[in-house]
Amino acid sequence: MRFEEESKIKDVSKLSTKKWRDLQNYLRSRVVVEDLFVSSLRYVGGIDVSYSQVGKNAKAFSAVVVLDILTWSMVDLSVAWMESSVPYIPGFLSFREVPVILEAMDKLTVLPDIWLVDGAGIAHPRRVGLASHLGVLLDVPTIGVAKSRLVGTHGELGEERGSRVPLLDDGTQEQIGWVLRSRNAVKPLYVSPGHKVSMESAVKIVLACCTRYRLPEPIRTAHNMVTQCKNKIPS
DNA sequence: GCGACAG
DNA sequence: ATCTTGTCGC
Repeated sequence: MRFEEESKIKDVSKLSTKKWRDLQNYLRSRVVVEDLFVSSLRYVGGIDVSYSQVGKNAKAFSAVVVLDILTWSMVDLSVAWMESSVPYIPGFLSFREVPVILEAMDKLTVLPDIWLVDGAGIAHPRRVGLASHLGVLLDVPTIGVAKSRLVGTHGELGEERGSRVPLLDDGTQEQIGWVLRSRNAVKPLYVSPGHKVSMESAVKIVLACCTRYRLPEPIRTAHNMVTQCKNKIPS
């Protein structure tokens, strides 16, 4: 039964936004915001997607990497690419990016203890951003790390690295994530639990992965790899 | 109707 | 995300 649900969810690129919304509401009920990843955290994954052109029939590229948190060395890497005609619609990004991400993940040999995903976790209109969608689909711990805000409001944020303020639901005022200053005087990151991680752990893990740059190392590495792949493959 | 809007 | 040059600031 669960296999049927998954196979249904993995091939939804041509459905209507109405169906997409239904699937998100189903996925939403399965998201867990609790620490269910290994306490001896050591391998952190990074995921990023890039496109060869704007508009319809573009080619989508993805890179998934696994880094050793002790040295930040890359212990595994996998890339994938495919034609994609799924447009970007705010609130439905996962239906555009999940297919090519899954293809790359299939070829990975070392699985990380937790994944950092370029996009939102539960800081989403229906609490299922790309990170949460992937987490539930694969039943793995994930954290959403967005470079800009999708939803939510927040107070003023300090300028120093490590400063953070809660990101609140526009209506209910429930906390749906954090606005985090990952480096001094840089634009903040919008961090939110994806799946199987708590609000507190999510922000601590992301900050721990932000060493020299604004973006956490696993996502930077994934971004570098997907760019390299894209420039190497004919499009 | 108007504005907002991850990547 | 992508299209693009130089330029301001820590």
